[in-house]
Amino acid sequence: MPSSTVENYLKHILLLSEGAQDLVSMGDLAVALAVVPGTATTMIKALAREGYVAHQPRQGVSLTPTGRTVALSVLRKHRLVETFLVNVLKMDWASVHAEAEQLEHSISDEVLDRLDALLGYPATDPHGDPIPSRKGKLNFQVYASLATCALKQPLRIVRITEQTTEFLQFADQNHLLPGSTLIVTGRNLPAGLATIKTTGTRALALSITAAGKILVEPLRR
Amino acid sequence: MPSSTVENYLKHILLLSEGAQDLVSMGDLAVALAVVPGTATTMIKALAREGYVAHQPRQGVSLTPTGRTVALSVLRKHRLVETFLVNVLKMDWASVHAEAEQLEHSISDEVLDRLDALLGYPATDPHGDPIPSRKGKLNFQVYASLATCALKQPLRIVRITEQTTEFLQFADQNHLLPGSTLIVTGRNLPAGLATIKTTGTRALALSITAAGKILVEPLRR
DNA sequence: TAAATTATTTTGACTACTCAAAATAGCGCA
DNA sequence: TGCGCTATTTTGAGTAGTCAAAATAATTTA
Ligand SMILES: [Mn+2]
Ligand SMILES: [Mn+2]
Ligand SMILES: [Mn+2]
Ligand SMILES: [Mn+2]
Repeated sequence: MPSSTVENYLKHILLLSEGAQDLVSMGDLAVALAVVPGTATTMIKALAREGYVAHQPRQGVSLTPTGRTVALSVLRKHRLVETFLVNVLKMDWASVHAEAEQLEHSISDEVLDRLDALLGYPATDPHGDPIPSRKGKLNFQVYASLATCALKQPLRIVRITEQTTEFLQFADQNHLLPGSTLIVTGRNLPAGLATIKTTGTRALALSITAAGKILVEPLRR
Repeated sequence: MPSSTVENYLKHILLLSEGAQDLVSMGDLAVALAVVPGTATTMIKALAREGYVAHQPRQGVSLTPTGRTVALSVLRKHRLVETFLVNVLKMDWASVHAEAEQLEHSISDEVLDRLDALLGYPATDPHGDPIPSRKGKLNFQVYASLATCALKQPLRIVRITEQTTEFLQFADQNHLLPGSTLIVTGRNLPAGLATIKTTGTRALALSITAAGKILVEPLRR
């Protein structure tokens, strides 16, 4: 069985390669795991020897099928646990990430299946992040963000791609939750600002960077 | 924060000193933790240096107030988690011990409080083991067992003091659960046997050793 | 094309935990 | 009083994971 350290390495390689290039740099990985770069290099060489990753020296690292399976299982646990904490225990959605970061390593598949059933087999966690299926299928969908979508169009928030407590609290306070509807009233690229309006007639300014973390889909019908 | 290894050492010292002498031997501790005796000695010396235990060389080890606080908190997590797994997730009571053994180290106090509320602040876990209070009070009660109680008296099972899957499955199959009522019809000490009868008119023979693991109280009124 | 900057890897060292096997202490018993 | 058994402790060694700092490779800049 992989240790929780190994599980964290594999999960973060998966997250960092999501959507982007499939070679993850040692630098990015080290930042994500809060270790120095030399530690990441050493660890990746060990993981390569054990068959979890492929290492292109000086280029980056990618998951093998085995490593990907482990990573998806950990991610599934993480997101189902977050959903449980919010939906059943009514915890603050901004604080559940840290809890899940621990619990993802000590929950058995048996417990996870029962949790899944209790929650009604959810497709996404409270932040809109897709939950990998038991078979390891990750429903990766490309959405526009508030930084890239069309202006003056009714939108629905589908996902917040940032786990920090501060950002999630900010989003919560301004009713920027998955399911909320809004329009982007304008953008000022030189100033790096986007202005939006939630259905409750609230106007709000956001940096383009922050806007890029809020994913939306056009509101049909 | 103590590591999960440290938490396990402290918890097992608490369990081994329950009721019995307050000096736990290295041998007993090593068996409980599945390590060789030398490892236990080394570890205990480290725990003593950190103020969790008092070590009387060649005599045994006992918890300091600090160590006891940690141990009680871990035990509380263990037993509340077991209760959650059985009462909410409907898991088999014989298999939850192993799960709780892991989860007890990764559940935060915040989550635990909410679990406690969800469960209705239970006083005991599914095996009848008392759950330490949040303040760290462990309701230790001395009960008779099927090996020591009076014969031909109506009894109620209050606790099963053994965590192995096999024993718990056996108890389950024979309706020997906390809350069940029965009488001890006889004992044959030389043969090492006790015979009992459950209210469903079931007769059953048990070794005295096994009988000693089932704690009972006289059925009042 | 050479120098400078940046990212990665290597080296040496440290902590936490563990085991195997040898040394020692504390008995009970003759 | 001394012998032998048993439990405990010590010693030496190994694994997993980490950091600081030096070495190296790759890329950018001049
Ligand atoms: Mn984690
Ligand atoms: Mn999430
Ligand atoms: Mn444990
Ligand atoms: Mn129990």
